[in-house]
Amino acid sequence: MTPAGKRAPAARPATTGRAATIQKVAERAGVSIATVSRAFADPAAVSDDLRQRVQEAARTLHYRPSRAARTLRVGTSQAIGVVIPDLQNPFFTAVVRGIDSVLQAAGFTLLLGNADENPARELRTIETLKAEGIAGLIFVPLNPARGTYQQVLAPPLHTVAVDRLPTNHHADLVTVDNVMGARTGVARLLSLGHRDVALLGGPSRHSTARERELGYQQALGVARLTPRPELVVRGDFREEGGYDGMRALMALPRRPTAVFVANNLMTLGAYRALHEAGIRIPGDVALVGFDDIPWATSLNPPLTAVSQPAQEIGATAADLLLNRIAQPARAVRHVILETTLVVRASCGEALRPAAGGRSGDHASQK
Amino acid sequence: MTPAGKRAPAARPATTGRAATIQKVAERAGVSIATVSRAFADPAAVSDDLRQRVQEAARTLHYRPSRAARTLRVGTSQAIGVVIPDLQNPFFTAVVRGIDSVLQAAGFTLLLGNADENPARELRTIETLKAEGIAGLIFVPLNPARGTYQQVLAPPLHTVAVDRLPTNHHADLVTVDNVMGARTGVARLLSLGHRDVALLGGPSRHSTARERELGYQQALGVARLTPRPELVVRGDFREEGGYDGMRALMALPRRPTAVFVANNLMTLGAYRALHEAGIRIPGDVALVGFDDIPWATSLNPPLTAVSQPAQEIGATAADLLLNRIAQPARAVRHVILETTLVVRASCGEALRPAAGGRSGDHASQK
DNA sequence: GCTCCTGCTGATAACGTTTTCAGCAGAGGT
DNA sequence: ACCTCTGCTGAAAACGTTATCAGCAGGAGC
Repeated sequence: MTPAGKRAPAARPATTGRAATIQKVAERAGVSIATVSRAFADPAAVSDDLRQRVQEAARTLHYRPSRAARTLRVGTSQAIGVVIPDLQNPFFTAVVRGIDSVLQAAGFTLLLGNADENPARELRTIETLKAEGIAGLIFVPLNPARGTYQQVLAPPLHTVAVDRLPTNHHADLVTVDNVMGARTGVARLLSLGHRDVALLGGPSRHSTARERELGYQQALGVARLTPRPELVVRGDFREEGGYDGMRALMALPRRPTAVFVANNLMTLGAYRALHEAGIRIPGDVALVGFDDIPWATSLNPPLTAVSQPAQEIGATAADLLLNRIAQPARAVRHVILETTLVVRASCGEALRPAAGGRSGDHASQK
Repeated sequence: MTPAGKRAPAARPATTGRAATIQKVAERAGVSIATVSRAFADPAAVSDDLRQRVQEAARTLHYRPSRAARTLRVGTSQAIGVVIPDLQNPFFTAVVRGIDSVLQAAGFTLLLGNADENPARELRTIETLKAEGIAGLIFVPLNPARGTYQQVLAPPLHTVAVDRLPTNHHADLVTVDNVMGARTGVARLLSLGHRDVALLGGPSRHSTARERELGYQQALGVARLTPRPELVVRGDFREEGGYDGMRALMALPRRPTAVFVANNLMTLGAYRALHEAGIRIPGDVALVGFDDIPWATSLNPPLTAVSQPAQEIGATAADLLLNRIAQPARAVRHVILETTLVVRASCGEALRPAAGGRSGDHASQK
């Protein structure tokens, strides 16, 4: 009944040893705990003899150093926080997978936070991760209206932004060349003979949306085409936005013959809108999307897409972060990766055989 | 140059205060640290006056208790480990999202591990999470050939399995009624008049694959149909498996007129195979899949699917785990959720108007 | 008026690491 | 023979919590 009486040794299942501590390992190896610690952290600092005894003892006891104790002592954990806007967007999960692969190799743990497209939740999540003592943060910024990351991402915390430029926050950054990516995608449609090419763009608070729109304009410019403003529709980068946007475009008196869609979810919405309306791809409307989709080949027709190296983006971000943790003072870096145009059926063939013959050099035409 | 000489107070940016400790809060509030701790852990145990002073001090100092210190002292952290086989499978990410939502509400953190369909990596990941001091583990078991979860999931750790029955491990479990789900899916095809219904099944080491196959057989049995063994093809639950399996089925001398596909990724592969071969859905082959897909409506035609409440599955698993952490001794539970048949175009209409008229009661026919 | 509770409070010992510091042995130089 | 230096080692102090224990005031009961 006394509160101290709970220590009955027999009550504990014998097979399930309590997690071994450094103390026990030290006893078994006949050394001090300092030596055990050193044997793990800096093997060269301890003599061969003792190191082997320690390793042996650690192995038989199934010793794993307590992360919590280490974190408390050192002040920073071996965990990296990752916050993304949408756990169900295949692009972001591919990025996370890339991050995970390098973190796992480096012995780090991944703490995942899902902002769920909600700015308040994004901040709260980051706060929680900070309390967990993360060694650094990788995040895809949500960039809310009054986007002030100043306080929550203050200097002692190392951060790497991914995909988008965070507003009011200067840090390492990994993106792709969105301008060039969009430009090649649109150029492809133009080279096939299309002249009325529409853009299904994204919200301008995201650098990706702005840059892809710029790429679209540039491609038109190179082809000496004057942009028709009504052919630019901006959605929210979500499936519904793509659906609505495509319907708006199809309702136009003078319909575009091709559409460039600025992100993956919107592309899916665009497909849905076209299928519902019975509009044939690419027969009636040719389609190119930004962001490849894992099952793009299961769509009908398979999607022609500007593909981002999503996993590599994640891996690069993780490398960048680990690198900065190692040397906090190094200059801020912005790594820009290249996109690839993956040509499948949705962009169609050249419109007219005649036009197709000189499609390669349309840009030089007056 | 001396190693101890690095403590220059001026070098630290003044605006960015070091994370406030319980000590500082205690000083500012003029109380002991014990009182501060109590004010947070058990507000009723401290007088109104002091509690307010503590809260005020904590607020102005932006105090957040150190998770690491708490973990070390208490022995278990406020983090839950989650290990899934494939970070890019939308079903699993939906589950994780459900988990995340209840964990976040309960003040827990989510440590994510990606097993990447690799059993060795699954075990390693779990070990890492354990070292992190997780309060519990939610996982979708990979069930390797010699599936011995015995050691790594030993009793002091609370575990909840999701989606599949883990081999050689008894723990709380959340699944759907796979038998009934598959049965209704197949019954739908039968009710439309199909008689040669094939199954694109999964690897039998997974309970889901076995149960869905059983549901398929039951549906045939109810309809008084004798199964044709060559109409059952088993894949690996991945896209490629669905593609290969569907090609094999289509190469059959007597082709099935309908196919039930046992998981989401295989369904996508099946679509690809059919599109490539120019086989019309549902004109030539009607399709029903297990697992809805977020963009099922963007497929052509939209997919008829046995939908699992993925987010709810995750949320239930998290509830179960938190509940067990609160009372470790309670009996093991197996929660079975229901599936819903979401009818879209891929299963087609009734084959012949005549047969369609009595489609509802085919099960009662002799 | 004494004792016995009851309600709050503070001092303090853990928790399991890492890191500093000092010590000690042996090698090498004078 | 003495000092110095170098390479390993152990003792011990932190890190920021939580939980135990004792103390102290004030009210109730005799």
